[in-house]
Amino acid sequence: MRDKQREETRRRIYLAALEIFRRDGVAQCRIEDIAQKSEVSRGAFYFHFPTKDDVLLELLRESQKPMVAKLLEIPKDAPLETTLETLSGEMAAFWAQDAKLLPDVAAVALRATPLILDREGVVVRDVLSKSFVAAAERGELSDVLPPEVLADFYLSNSLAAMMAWCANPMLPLEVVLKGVSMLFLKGASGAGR
Amino acid sequence: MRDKQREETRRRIYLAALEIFRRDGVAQCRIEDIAQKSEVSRGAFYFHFPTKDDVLLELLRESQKPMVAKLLEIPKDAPLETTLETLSGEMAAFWAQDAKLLPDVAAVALRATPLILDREGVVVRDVLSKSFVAAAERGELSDVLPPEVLADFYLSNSLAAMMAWCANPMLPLEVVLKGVSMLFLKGASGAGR
DNA sequence: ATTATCTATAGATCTATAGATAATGC
DNA sequence: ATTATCTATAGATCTATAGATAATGC
Repeated sequence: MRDKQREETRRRIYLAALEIFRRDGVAQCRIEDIAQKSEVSRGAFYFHFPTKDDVLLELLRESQKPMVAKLLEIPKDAPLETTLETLSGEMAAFWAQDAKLLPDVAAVALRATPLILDREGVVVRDVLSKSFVAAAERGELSDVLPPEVLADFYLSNSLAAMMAWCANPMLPLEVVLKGVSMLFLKGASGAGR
Repeated sequence: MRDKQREETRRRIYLAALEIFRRDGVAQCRIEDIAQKSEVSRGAFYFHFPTKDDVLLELLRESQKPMVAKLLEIPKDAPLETTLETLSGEMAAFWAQDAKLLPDVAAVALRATPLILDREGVVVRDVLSKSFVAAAERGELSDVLPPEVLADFYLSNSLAAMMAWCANPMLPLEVVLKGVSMLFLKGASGAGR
């Protein structure tokens, strides 16, 4: 009962915060406006989210749900290319809709220590890491770097590419992400250098 | 005379800010401490630097001076690999010394619209872009993307890799950056896919 | 006289925390 | 009775700006 109430309030604050972030920008907006929109005191905001970045981390976690779902549908023995194509497509579909928040979320994601934190449930980084390990065992990847490290590089590259796209969106986001994936795959593919 | 005085004050504030940033962290530190250390009022800080990020952008510009100098020494017709090796070496030499500030500077750099802004003088992005164009003309690069875009991707990747390194510095920074460069070069090299 | 540089400070916003309320555990 | 959730608010810090000072331009 108390848990339910807490989660309800937390969710209300979360959604209100995203609206205000989109309207005023993350750095510029006032906590007071978020509190007012979600009908709680400023203190309640800080109770649920110590900083604005914690709201962005929650969005980062939410964004991964559809990606993880799609990734888990892929057969274990599919080539890595399939995995990266799928992930790029989902990532582009999600973030092209919410480009205003992308730079802030990507910046937070790049700084979060295990790249992407998990509050609960599975996270893209973990699923992708397994795909990379499997691909390495099949000889699809160069062995100059461990597959888990390559997976992290791939995610970092994608985030950096999305930030660059925000500043200068000449092509559709999906095209950019798939392009980056293909460059990466070619660079990291079997029989190292 | 007035110009000289202004630059002197600006420089004093800049150096004091970096010291305080390193001591307390960029987000956590107080402007008051920077002002006190540089013996000016808080207002003077804001006169020279509208935000803390502007100090970081100045550091970003400073960091590029030795890199640009080295890059300009390279013969125009040297293979792109030479250029990337040199840049990685210089970048690693600079940032391995100042790892505490790296995540904040990299985050600012990734968000700065033309990736890296110039207040005056030449900037790594411009020099590198020219090297990529020359390499493309020699057929060293894939033509799936314009060479200027590839140059930006390369820089973004390097920044992202440096941020990842900060979180988990298992290898020397130079090794990581050169590894990323080699992966990139292999992925982006001639006769595209 | 005008303008750039800097100080001083009012008002806005945030951070930290004491206390109220209501659910939970015993 | 204890604890989690939330409110109210004091004190800290920041942002915006009016004004002081001294260099510059005419």
